[in-house]
Amino acid sequence: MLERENFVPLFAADGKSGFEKAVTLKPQLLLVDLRLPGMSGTELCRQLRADRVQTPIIVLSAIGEEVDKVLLLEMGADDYIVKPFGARELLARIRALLRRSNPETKSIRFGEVEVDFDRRTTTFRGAEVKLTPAEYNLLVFFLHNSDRALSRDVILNSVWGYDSYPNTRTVDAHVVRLRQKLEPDPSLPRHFLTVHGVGYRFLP
Amino acid sequence: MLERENFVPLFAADGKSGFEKAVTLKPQLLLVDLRLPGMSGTELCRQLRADRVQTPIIVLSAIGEEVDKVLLLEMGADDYIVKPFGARELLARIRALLRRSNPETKSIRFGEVEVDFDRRTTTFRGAEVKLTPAEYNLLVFFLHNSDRALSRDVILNSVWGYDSYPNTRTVDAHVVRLRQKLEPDPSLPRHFLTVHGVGYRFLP
DNA sequence: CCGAGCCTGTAAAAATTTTGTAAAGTGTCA
DNA sequence: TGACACTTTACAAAATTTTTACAGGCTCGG
Repeated sequence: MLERENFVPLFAADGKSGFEKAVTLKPQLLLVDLRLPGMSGTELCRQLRADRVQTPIIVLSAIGEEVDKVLLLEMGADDYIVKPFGARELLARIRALLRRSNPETKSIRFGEVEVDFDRRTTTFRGAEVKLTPAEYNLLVFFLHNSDRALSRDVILNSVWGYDSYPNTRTVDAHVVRLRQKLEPDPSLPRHFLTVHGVGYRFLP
Repeated sequence: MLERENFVPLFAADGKSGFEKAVTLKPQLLLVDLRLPGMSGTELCRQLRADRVQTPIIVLSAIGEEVDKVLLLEMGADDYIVKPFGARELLARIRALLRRSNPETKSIRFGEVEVDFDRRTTTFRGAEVKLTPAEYNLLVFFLHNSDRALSRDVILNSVWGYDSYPNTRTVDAHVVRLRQKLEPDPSLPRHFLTVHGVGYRFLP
């Protein structure tokens, strides 16, 4: 279910391996069952926080389990949800917590461009530029992956997803349009750089 | 498909021979079908881990098969993917897992050179040097095989791959260019050394 | 120490690959 | 059906790779 929503879930079967994965793989958010083999969920939270792991945590508890909410939050959990719960509710809480803990920038600017995530608009030299959905998604992906060489395949997988199979030149076509719309001089790109033989690199 | 992407796939027809190949040939990564003749995929994972084989494992399961993800991961799998899946998705997961399990250094320096793998850039005396894909690949190969005499054939096979057949002088041409771009004095190489009658040796 | 014969350095030409980009083709939605 | 977005195609331009050619260098037997 999480995968369908474009999260990348990782699993751990017990508290100990959960602790290790949380530390080494640095996920954006943890879902912790209260009743775990080996180590209780509260104990896991406590140890993570003692280890300066700031990752937001949602605790899952079964109905009937005696839950001391105050203790839970004291131990470092950020939210909790009681089983059985629906997918929609879990998703909503995950999104809410991610939003709370990554106070997303409302907007980003680079060069003469300003991108407003809330309004989903883009301006260049003060004037609004109309971006199509694909162009906007690509731009957002670049913004989140600045200054890294990104292969066309990686871009396709991240922006288009696995269930669409455009050829890699599609990426080029969209980059061209981003350049035409957002570069001071599209023939001399300063932000959307090509990495010959690989793909592109975005420089804010 | 994997060959096209420059992997070197090996096959095993059942769990037993898979186990043996995993142990003796030490591949970088295993793709294990859940339903195998003779031994289930979970059992194979478990035995490998019990044998201290650390190789990362991706489990392939058919849709509809009852898959206990937690059990799977407990048995030692690192990721799983449900059939049918696309080539791109499998590749992405393979690459992600390889990346996770070989935590690559972000950058390396030697002499007055710094190579940034993330940005895929190279600087010499602080200034960015433009390397072509072949030059960059060759440099990376040298970095991973420092201080060893490397024959032109070995270099060709490793950097160019088996499906391209340039003559061995091609290597020389590229070494010349690396020297011109990255040596303090290209006519007196301190890093890209010639091993007469054999090939080259890279000294950081 | 000499020189033949093979090896390497290197610039430049030739061949090939990759990219930029407009335009044509395809699909979608109201 | 029309408008719009997305994808593919095609081809010129740019960039890179490979080959070539020749000048030196290295090695080793005499």
